[in-house]
Amino acid sequence: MVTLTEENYIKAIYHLGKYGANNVSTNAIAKEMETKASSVTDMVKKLSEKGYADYKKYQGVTLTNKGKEIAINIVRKHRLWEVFLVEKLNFSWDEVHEVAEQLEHIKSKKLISQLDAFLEFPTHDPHGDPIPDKTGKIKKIDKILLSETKIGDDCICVGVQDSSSDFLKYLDKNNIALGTELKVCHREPFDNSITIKIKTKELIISNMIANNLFVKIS
Amino acid sequence: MVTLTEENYIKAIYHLGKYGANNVSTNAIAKEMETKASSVTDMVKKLSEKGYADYKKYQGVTLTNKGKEIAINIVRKHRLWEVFLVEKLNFSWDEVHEVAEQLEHIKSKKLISQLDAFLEFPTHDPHGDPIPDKTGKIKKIDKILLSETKIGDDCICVGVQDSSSDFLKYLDKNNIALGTELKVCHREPFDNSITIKIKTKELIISNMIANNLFVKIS
DNA sequence: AATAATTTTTAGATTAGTCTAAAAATTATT
DNA sequence: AATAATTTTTAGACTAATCTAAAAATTATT
Repeated sequence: MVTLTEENYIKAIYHLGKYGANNVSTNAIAKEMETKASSVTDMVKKLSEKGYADYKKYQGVTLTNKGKEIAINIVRKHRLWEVFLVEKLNFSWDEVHEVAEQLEHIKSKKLISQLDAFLEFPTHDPHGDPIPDKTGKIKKIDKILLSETKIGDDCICVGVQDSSSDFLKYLDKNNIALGTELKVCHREPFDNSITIKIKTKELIISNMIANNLFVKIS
Repeated sequence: MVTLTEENYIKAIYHLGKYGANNVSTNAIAKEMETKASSVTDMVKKLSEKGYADYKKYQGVTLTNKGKEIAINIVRKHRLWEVFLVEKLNFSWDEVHEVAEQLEHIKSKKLISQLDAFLEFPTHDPHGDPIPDKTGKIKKIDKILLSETKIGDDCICVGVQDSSSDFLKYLDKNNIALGTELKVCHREPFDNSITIKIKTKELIISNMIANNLFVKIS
């Protein structure tokens, strides 16, 4: 049996380990989970004993295949619930996270497979992140950051890097959603702000925004 | 903050206290929750300190209004989720309970009010039990046990007393569901079994079954 | 009313998860 | 390479919830 707390640690290690193939550090986990390093040490020892992680003192942790499987399943559940909340219960994309954090821990194979079918097997969540299928396979799309585009590129908005409420509300306010088409018109050398055109309307986007918005060149 | 465990105790006290206005005994709670009496004593002390229950040593407990409010809210969530599982995710009525036991603890006002709307404000769950509204009001219907009917009564099936999987599967097998119309034809004095007619088909029902099926005289 | 049976509570221990403060190891800097 | 700074671990304590075993109170039975 995996406890709720263990699940949360496994999820944190998974997310922190996704980029950079190195081991995940104790402090990084502590920061992510808003807890103390000493608590993390205790827990990673336990995860290691239970076979969910590989851990050597002072060397950080990685997930075993068993641990990865659990992590991916939690991610799958989280993202499916987010789709449900937005598509069926009219949540906006900045409201779904904390509820999905709770729902992701519900244990029932049938629940998730039926939910998946009910939602017609979605491949991406409301923030554009891919939903792992029942076997754990994750479809990658070749997205880049808006900040990495070239002048003249025609793009389609496919995801966000940061999904904080403030950022998502900014996008809503400026009528940027997943699927929105935009053209990169100009990059200001001084501050790297970008002028984009959505339909006929021009909009200036700060570098910070452009660094958190994923697009696909179309 | 009410912990998950506290919520489960509050729910148990609520259900045990519903019939019989007396205080709920320590042992009754222990049995219901499959735990030890000593654990119950500790917890009811805590619930009492927190203002959710009234408790005097050796005298059992009752819920305060604050406790009752929490209990009713859990019941509301449990039953709404049951409707969701059956109506939207194609669960059968004997499969919903354990999943709903988990879902009932999810904390989000918006989630429940939106779910309620999505389900079009159902008044009863898949077992015929009433769903409290957002203010906690519970609509009672004048149901009686099938065992209490008179010969010749025309009834409509409106609920079950026991919702164990075995019982619900028995009903499925015999094509008895909520809304099924039936006529009471004969009562056997020896074992109190009852002959009922559904449409044109006669069926003999044991006293034990009749004691667990609620009907409304139509 | 006294004794027996049952129920309930108390006392003390245990487990999961957390914390603080100090010690140990690693990494960075001179 | 030695010292300083940082990171990580250990040791020991705390809380929530549970348990066993024994004591206390209540209820039932003679």
